[in-house]
Amino acid sequence: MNAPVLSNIKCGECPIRHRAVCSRCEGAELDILEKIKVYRSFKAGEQILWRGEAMDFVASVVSGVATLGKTLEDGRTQMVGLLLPSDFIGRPGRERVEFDVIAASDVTLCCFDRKPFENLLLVTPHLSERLVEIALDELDAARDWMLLLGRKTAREKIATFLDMLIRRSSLEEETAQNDALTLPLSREEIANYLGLTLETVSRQLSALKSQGIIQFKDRRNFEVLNPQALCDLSGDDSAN
Amino acid sequence: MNAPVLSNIKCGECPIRHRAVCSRCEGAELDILEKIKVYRSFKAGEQILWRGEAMDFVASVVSGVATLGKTLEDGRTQMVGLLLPSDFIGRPGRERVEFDVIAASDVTLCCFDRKPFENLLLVTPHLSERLVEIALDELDAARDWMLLLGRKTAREKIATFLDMLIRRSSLEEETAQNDALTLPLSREEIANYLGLTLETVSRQLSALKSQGIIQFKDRRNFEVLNPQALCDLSGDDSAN
DNA sequence: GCGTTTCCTTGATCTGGGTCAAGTTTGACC
DNA sequence: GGTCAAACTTGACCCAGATCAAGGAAACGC
Repeated sequence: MNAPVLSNIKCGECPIRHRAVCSRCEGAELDILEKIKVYRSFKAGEQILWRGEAMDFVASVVSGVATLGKTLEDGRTQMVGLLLPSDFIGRPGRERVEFDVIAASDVTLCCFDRKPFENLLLVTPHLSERLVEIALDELDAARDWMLLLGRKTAREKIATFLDMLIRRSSLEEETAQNDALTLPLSREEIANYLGLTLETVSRQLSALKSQGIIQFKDRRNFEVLNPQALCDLSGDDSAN
Repeated sequence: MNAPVLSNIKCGECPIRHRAVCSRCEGAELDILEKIKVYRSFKAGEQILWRGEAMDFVASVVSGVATLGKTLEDGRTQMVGLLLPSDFIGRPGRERVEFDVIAASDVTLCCFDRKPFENLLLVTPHLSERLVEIALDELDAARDWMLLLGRKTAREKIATFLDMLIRRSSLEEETAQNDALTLPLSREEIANYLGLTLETVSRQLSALKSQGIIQFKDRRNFEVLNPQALCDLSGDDSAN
């Protein structure tokens, strides 16, 4: 896995500073991270990590989207996570990755060699605190996804997915945009994320379109005309 | 199963000492835990925690089986975790539980009030280290379960579940028993765990029975005649 | 521009597992 | 023991979503 090395941005100016694993670090702690970090970029479709492979680095996603996937012996695959900017790849104390990590779009990672990072964790409570938070958030997200995969209908799955995109985007950008969004994944990738086939994904999106709930600008870009309807269709408890 | 009404056992003699959150603690650390712990018992079917409820304690499962469940607004439920002896309930820094916790059998918990436990975590690396490990193990388990829920057939789900019971039991008991096992859950609970209906669970178990792979002693107790076949049917990569 | 490929849509058909509906077994309580 | 309810099994039928199949539209290289 040899990826071109981007020129590093100063941590102080990093777009993901407020949410990434380093968000609690300041001053001297940040200086150390600054010194050991290396940016790496991957082209869309490139595999970042192979399941079972030794993991020599950990990283934060700076830009782009990557997927975590698992595969059965006959080739059926299920995505078990989606990595968006500020999300973290890798686990202290874990030698190997348990899934494939693939760049869904062009991706830039802020990488730390695993060993130095683990040593730093031991003496930097601000770092380990945040990492525990991130792990627990992922666990909560994984459990919500289990409910989706085990019990939701195709319609509810798609609605939940779109609703997630809305929430995530309103978190990221302060700019109150008019609910114009981009699908970060192809139809097939969405299917693998939701436990569906790509045909069903396509049909459900078409159905939402013809119901006037969403409107496509092109294949990837769309607008949500009725966010409330999406939320209602998601099947989740109204209490958020 | 026998429902032990336990008064506090000395930590040194606790059956889950080697795997629970306290497993790395010795001497003075253990003395402190010993002082703040309280055993609580729950009858089979009793609800231990309600989703959204404030969580005033954290706990290790000493004996019995509890389930973590989520429910959609129309009542469909999905189990998102199974708590067996030595498993941990609760999260530092989390005020509320995100799911219902229900005793599937009579359950005994080793409880710690949340606040004192959180304070202890900050000054006891042995405790927080182990807790991070436990959280990451749960995350891995959740992701394996996502693959099961999203992509496996009913047959594969049941085979995976039984295979898991075999592995877990061979971990727990050194006693090389003849693959005699107990289902820790009712048919309906298994269905909620696997994202199936109770009828499908029953049919699949009957099918495995008539194929001579398993044999029932009564509703809950059975013997695995062909563990290899179960493993093959699970759909997972042969590489464990 | 024009072929080629990749991605997506839409239709027709099939099927695994859900739903509905009886029965049967078990076990708890009087 | 007898009664009753809960838990489980089995059968008949149905449907959401998978599978198979045929185009269409955007992107890419030449």
